[in-house]
Amino acid sequence: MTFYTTTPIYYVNAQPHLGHAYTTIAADVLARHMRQRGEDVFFLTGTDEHGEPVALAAEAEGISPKELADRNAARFEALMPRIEATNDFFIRTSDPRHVEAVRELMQRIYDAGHIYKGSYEGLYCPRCADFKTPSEVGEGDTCPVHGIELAVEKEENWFFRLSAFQEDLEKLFEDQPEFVRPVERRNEALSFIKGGLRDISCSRAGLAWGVPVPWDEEQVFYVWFDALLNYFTALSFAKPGEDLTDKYWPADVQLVGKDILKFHAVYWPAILMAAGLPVQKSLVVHGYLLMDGEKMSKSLGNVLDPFEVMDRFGADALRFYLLREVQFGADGTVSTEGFETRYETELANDFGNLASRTLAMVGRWRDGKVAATTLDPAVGNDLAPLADEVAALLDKVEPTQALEAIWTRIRRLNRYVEETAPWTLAKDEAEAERLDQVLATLVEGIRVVTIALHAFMPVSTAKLLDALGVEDTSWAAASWQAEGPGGEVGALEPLFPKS
RNA sequence: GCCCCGGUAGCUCAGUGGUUAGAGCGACGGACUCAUAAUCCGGAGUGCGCGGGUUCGAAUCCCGCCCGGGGCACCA
Repeated sequence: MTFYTTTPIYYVNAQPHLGHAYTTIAADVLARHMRQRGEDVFFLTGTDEHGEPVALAAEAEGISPKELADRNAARFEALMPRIEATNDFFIRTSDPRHVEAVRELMQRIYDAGHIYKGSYEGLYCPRCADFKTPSEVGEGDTCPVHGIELAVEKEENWFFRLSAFQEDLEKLFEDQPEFVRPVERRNEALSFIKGGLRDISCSRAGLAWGVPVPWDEEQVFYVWFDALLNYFTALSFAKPGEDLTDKYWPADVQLVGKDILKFHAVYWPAILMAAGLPVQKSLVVHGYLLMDGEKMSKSLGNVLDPFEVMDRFGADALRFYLLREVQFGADGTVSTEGFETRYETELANDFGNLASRTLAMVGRWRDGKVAATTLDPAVGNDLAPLADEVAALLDKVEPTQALEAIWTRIRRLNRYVEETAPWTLAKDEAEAERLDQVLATLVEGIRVVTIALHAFMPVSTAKLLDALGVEDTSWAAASWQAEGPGGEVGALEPLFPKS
């Protein structure tokens, strides 16, 4: 089976921040997990580079839009290895291959009769060379960028017949109740559709930084059309010499933040329908990361800096924290205090220390050898369902619940240590076999939770698995007693050191 | 104004008809010593926003209200 997942492509007019890391990390966890399960995975991310804001920013700096895009795209591309993202390709919409593919697809939609010439009327800024939406316009009908007064202008441009897809979209949402998740976002998109769809303009005149309309080279496509199509076009050129489109399209899970719901839940499926292509299988919408209950913003100075966190604690800790702390799909609060608490209590104390104490005991009393003995069913009963539970939760894109399921088991293992008190068993020769069993059970328990955690925290789990002498990180190996009993474990530095 | 989601222990949240409503964090008391002064146990702490209703029985269903957040189109 194949599994294709995407993040939004990030607009190059901004610096990479926590929000970008968040979506990408979630997608990466899915991608890594599905690879563990043996799926043929394709994971796409990239940058959105066309449009007026980039053109304006470049102009302000006295460089070309392409130069600006090159510089800023590099920052996003550099983010990926930093957060341990294993994207299979990084698409840039300024890529000529993408541009060409967009032209072909839009031509197809045009030929099918879904695009017509119309006129757009609105407040126009001649300096921006673009229309302003009511929400963008400043006081007294002024341009928020240039501060000049705006006049109502008409522009001839091309319109996409969105209204023609009203019924098909409603049917899509009815036939596939889980097309958009979580349910409140589905409702929101559906009510938007049911409210009556109007056609939208899909081209802009007077803007050069974009994909030229093939049948009207004076115009470029509205940047959202160009951007949305990336999920499809990338497949045609991501792998040199091979077109992956048929293999991976339609995408299985497209992840987006709630701010771009409408584009992905309404426009994008309609565009695909217009092009005669299958619609993506699902759209999963996450919320905002808030700090002090407010949306993060640099001006408020309340940003949890992902780079600072990673410098001090590593990418794994950031990945864990974001997915653990905030119920995926809902808005949630993040903070440096919250991070430190999770890091110390859950990563260092619960998980890291469980590994340390277990390996130390095996080292001290058994010279690192794990006996090939029967495991304790008391723990086995609790750990055995874990792999299926986690897989089912990640199928539903519920990483927060998956982590909770794993942590319940980590706590179980710590409790088991107290219940059995291996240090007491170690003092009594008659309890030698029991001690073997307890230690072997603990090692197996740790192996199972660590493989389950591998997609979330690839770096630290790899260290631990190495110390455990475990090589197979496939999902099949995440089952209780998937591997034969016995083995040898090595030493381990604290996985999550406390400062 | 209309629509959607939420309002459960000090904090963050789980729980969507049925035993004395749960978890984690925090706080208090205790146990233990293998471990990154980690871990484990215990009691305490709420009767589930408010008011009605349905039901043998509701946090869980229905109605109304209050509070918070979001959406109601061409901002990426």
